[in-house]
Amino acid sequence: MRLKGVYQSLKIKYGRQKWWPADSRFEVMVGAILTQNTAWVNVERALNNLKQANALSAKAIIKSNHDVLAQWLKPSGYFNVKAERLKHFCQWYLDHHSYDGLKYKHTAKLREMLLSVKGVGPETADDILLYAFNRKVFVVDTYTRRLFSRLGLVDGEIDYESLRAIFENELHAETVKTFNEYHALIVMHGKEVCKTSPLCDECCLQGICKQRDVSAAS
DNA sequence: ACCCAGGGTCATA
DNA sequence: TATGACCATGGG
Repeated sequence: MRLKGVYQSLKIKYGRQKWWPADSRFEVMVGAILTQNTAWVNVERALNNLKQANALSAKAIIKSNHDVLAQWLKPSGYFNVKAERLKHFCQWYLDHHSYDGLKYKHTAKLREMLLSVKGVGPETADDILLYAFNRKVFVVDTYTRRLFSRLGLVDGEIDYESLRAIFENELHAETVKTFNEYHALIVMHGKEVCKTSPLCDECCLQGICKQRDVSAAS
């Protein structure tokens, strides 16, 4: 395993990332739900709709009409599903007295609580833990699995928790800031390079990133 | 016209 | 437990 080395390569190539792009912790949480299987540019439109309607708060979302909320969310896709998910999340959030009511909970407990919210799965929970609560949790996404299976460092079919454990064990000595940057760099790399260059023949990891992953290159 | 994007839930076997 | 169907917009 050479996870730190990959991090260094990505950091040299792309520099410091500024994640999570948001004006508040709550906006991070909403964005984490809206970005499920959705391009970020579309999420920004939905977030802007909420801002313009003065509805980017848990209370406003809770009391908004479903169809109205869905209209605001429309650009981010799955708007009916996401309207429900946002309401579930906001209800949970208010029930636990918002950020100040949650910030002292242990990470494992907080993660368990987040996963109990309907519509919040592992990646969304970890986005929220890392980027809103500043916890040292490694966010695994499709880019992560694809890149590291291509690098020959993990099995492409590895499940979420196992892959997260690999990262967190190997990077246990690193800081929250590194976890923050690392995931952002993986996404940047996935969007800018590997997407258009499946065999990584132009990528910054050339020399490391050989085409060992046949399935992902087809 | 097709594929995919910073996933997750639910029904079925 | 493990697949498959489903959700839905916008950009390439």
